[in-house]
Amino acid sequence: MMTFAEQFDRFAQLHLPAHLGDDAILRFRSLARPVDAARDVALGLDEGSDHLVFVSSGAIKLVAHASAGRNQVVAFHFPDELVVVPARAEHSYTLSTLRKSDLLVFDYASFADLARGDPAVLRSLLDTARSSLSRSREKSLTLGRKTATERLASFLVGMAHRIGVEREGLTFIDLPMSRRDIADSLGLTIETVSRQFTILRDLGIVRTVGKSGVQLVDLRALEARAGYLTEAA
Amino acid sequence: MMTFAEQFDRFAQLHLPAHLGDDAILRFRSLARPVDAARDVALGLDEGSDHLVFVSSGAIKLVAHASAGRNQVVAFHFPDELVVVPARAEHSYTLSTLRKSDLLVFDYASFADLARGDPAVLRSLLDTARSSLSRSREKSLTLGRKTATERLASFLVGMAHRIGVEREGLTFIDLPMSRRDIADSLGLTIETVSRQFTILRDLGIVRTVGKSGVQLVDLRALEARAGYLTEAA
DNA sequence: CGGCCTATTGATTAGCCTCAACCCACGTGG
DNA sequence: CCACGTGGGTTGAGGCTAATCAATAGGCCG
Repeated sequence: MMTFAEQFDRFAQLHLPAHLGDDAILRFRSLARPVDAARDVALGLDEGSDHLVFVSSGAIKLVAHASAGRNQVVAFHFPDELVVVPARAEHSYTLSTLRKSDLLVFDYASFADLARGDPAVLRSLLDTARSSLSRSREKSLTLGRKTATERLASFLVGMAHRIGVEREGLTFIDLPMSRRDIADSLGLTIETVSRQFTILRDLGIVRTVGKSGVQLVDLRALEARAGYLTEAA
Repeated sequence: MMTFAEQFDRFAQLHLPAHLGDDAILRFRSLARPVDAARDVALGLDEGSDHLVFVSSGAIKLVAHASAGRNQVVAFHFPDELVVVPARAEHSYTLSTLRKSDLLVFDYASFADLARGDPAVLRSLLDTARSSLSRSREKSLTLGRKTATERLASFLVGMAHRIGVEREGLTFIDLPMSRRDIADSLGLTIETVSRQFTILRDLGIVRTVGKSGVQLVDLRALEARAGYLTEAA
């Protein structure tokens, strides 16, 4: 549990330019609504407008909903990251916590209006949007054209970059999301995800530790199975 | 074939703020590189840096490449739209024309640097990125969780909004892309796309006219088959 | 009118999903 | 301290959707 001051300072340090005056910072600060949510909670955001959410601690998922109860995890986000949460469109979106999290919630329109006074803030927001766009496009390729094994391999490589830690020379990942979340992110079922874990484990490429731990024994082999384009065009 | 002046004026009108001074406009103008490409041409963009591409006329596709020659169409774009084309990352991207097109190509970094002087330009860029992000997230849901029929129905509804024209009270679409492009956009094969067209045709929901024409006879029925979430959460 | 490329249709196969049972880690309470 | 219960995860058998392989039809160009 972080204090609001700690959270906002961290946010300002990462997403607001250093040169910003005290009064400008205070205005942004007044827009921030702190949300301290337990594990596995859906945030009740107003679906009528866009939001910006800063992850101070914990981990979250952004989920899109289709008919018949089908869900697609559109993005996972981790501490220090800023997320653009869209209003309801053809489909509706839900933001949920994967574990106990401290968040700062902004109304997008207000934030953007305030940012109009400083190009650097907009530039930073634009960078956030662009990196989300890149990840989303990568996900399209994964969902549209990759096999189940490739999807899990791509997922693990991505998570290794984002939340992996070095341990005894190997990368270790403590996955905050359940098999269901992984399945909903990769467009598969939990059974298929489980089977792919078994395959990678039997090949000696990864080792699983409990329910959430994954040790990447052979990162090269994992990348080779991720379906990346190897040669230059 | 549009002149450079016509193209840039159109671009400026849509994506640059009205209040911009003449000298600032000239600086943006000096960054624009006109490209007049025939049908089905891959633009040779430097893969080492990001680009912005404005579509003056024609139609284009942004394609992501995986191993084994598998392609995923990540986005289609039409006249008056601005596209963010990323540098090579885990996968490489290609921008290709669907038909004869007039384009303006900008180096992203130069453009963004110049935009630093005017928040309104950045705001406009941010809006562009956000709408691309929204469409990409919708695509993730389609690719991850929808059946073949739902994918084609969603695709047709989307195209109706973007390039459909009213004709005799019905929406008519002249699709600039081939069945292969549609398949690569929906994560299916051309045969499956073709079969889904046959199904929708036999149901009396759409009528096909030649290879590229589609008449939406029953838009409601099409939307009902698109897998949208109907009730509010 | 002829040739070519794209689209459609058909038969079979493969990969993932569905349904079902079992296992295991963890938390609880006797 | 251990028996039990619970929920997530794994494993197995069979079915179904879309892919693959193959052949035909049809629009569009010269």
